[in-house]
Amino acid sequence: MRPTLQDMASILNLSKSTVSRALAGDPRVAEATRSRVVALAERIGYRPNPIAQGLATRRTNIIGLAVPCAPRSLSDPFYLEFLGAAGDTAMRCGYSLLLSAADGDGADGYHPHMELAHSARIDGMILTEPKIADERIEILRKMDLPFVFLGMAEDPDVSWVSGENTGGAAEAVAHLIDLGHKKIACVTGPADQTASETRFKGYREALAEAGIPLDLNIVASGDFTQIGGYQAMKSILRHDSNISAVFASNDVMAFGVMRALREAGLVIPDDVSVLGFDGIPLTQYVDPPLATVRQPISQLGSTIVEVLVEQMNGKSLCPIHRVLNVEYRPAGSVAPPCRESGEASSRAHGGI
Amino acid sequence: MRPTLQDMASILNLSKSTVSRALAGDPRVAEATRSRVVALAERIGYRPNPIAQGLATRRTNIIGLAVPCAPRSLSDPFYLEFLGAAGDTAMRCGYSLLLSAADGDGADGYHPHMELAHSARIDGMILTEPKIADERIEILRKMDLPFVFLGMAEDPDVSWVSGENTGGAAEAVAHLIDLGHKKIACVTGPADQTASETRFKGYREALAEAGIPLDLNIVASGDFTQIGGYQAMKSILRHDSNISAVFASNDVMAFGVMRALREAGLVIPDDVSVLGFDGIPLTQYVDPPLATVRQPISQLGSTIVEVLVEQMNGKSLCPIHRVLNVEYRPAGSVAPPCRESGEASSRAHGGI
DNA sequence: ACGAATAATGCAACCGGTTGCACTAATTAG
DNA sequence: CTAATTAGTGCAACCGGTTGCATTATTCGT
Repeated sequence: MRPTLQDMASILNLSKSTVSRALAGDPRVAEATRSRVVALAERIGYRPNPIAQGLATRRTNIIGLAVPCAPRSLSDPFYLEFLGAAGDTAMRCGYSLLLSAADGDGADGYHPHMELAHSARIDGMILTEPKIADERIEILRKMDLPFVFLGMAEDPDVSWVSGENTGGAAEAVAHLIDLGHKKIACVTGPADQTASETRFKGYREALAEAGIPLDLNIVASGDFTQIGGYQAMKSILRHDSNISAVFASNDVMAFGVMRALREAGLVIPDDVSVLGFDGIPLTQYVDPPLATVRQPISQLGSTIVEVLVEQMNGKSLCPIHRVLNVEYRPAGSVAPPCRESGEASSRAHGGI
Repeated sequence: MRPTLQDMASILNLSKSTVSRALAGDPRVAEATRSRVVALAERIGYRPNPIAQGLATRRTNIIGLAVPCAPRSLSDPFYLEFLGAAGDTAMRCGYSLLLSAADGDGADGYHPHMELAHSARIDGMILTEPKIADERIEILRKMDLPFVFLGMAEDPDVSWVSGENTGGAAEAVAHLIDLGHKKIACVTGPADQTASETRFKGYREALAEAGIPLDLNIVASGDFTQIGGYQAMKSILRHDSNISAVFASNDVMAFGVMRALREAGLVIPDDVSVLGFDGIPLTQYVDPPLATVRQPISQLGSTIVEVLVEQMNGKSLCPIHRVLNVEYRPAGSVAPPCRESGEASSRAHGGI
């Protein structure tokens, strides 16, 4: 049986309280006593039971992490890297990550992640994929559990950490325009997520800046998965195959886009340039390497934990918003439009 | 304040014990009483405090998950998918996943994951990347915490779940041989991991079967990361660029291998065929698509949780070993050797 | 030298559940 | 009709810590 505080107390002829205080570094216990306690703890390998501590202090030192729901789920490398960094930082701050992986996207009013929130097992929560009008906010607020979103939330009173979506997207799309592209398709994320909206906004701004009218025929929405990107691209090609570039709202969808283009007989970047968003490591390994807007993924993970910890400790009353810089990274998947748009080659494969 | 058991008891003029039993479905409480209790719980939104339950029952309904340590960390999509499935199944079994992300690989005798194990916060543990002589086994056994490895462990008394590494690798490499390849390089994982060993064994078996002698000059070990695969391939090419195929022990390293080959001016699969292992989704999206041995990743995740749950409940005394079938999946990255091995093209770039 | 301030420790009540055992009332057997 | 069951509930002791307050032993000021 693992030793308890009481065991220690008995051995040392002290009371539980004194032992507890000695271990906690309470200045009221004599230095001599403390060292005896610490020495014994060391010797018999005493470690406080976090469950008991949790019950007494009402703090668990656990952070809940709501991972994205299906279909995106955890299949996006972006989240792995994010999760790794978050876990690392959490540990450094003395917390562990408890994850809530669950099906159901709350469309039915039932939010699986809220189960975790209600459990009284966590001190705070990290949420991903904020929706435009996210019902979870109200629920969380009611039980005053500190929480932080990964991605911008509309409600000004909630804390969040996000990459510079709009600016990053605008910069990248502007680069396409500078190269001479005029007909740039866009594969967005689900309409109800703020990340989709903000990146799409960057796309629109860049077009507007250049005086190019927005053409909704070459805009389609995916679900941030490869399949989703693939299907969205297919659908765009069905309407109008005369495009010279595509901006996908995340890298994973861009991979799907590349596949769809190839199946249509188009060569990247000769016929069509492709641009992603996120900067996951694999963008450098596909052929051609995918131009993308690199988010500081690990830093997003660390920062979000730090912000949450701040909220939990400081009882910081005001919400914290942190925007991290992103960096446009050109690569082989982007090139100037060669022929007068893809007309020729698209016609060559028109029979498909 | 959230309602407690005592609150419920006071309202209903019952004792805590009766309320507790009613909620737990103890047959000793009268049906009428039970429904009153349940109705009230429903009405005021009572939910038992899992921390208190944990203290009383010594069960937390939490499974610890030791994610791979740096450098591999969580950057491998394989783990994301695995994690998603494990989390899902855990939830279905009434458990949550607590993850231990930590640096340090135990080389210094300090195993970060064991911190979690010692914490008394978890009922069981899932471990990844078993080492050939894994010190963690002894530690875990001492505190008799149920645990299961993802990947074969040598000790016959520990439970594990794994894909059919040796057979899968052998089948895939045999396919290369059937196509006419004779000089097949191998990029293995870290030497101290069983997964590396078992896959490498499959490679050796296939060679032996075909009467091809093992040439250690074209074998190098990586660390299961892209960079690692890239460097390993570089180093092989420095020794001997006259190979016609490469087997990488996982897909992520295979991506690094592909990059190294390209930088050496070699075309895949014309000059060199490349073969991976794991079957992560991205293999289908790179160009050319990567031939690989598909592991049932999600199923590995579910199965490992199920096995662990079994161990935790049934107190199943005997260890459980489960091997899941893998499936060789040919793809564009593999083709018959065209020219008499890559001699020509390698010479063309000999100056590098 | 004596009362007051200070230092060190102990007592006991929590935190919110679970559970063995005792207890009362109602039912059944003989 | 009484004794033995059985059904339904309550008491109180846990689980292993934390913490406000009381208590005792020291040291200090004057």
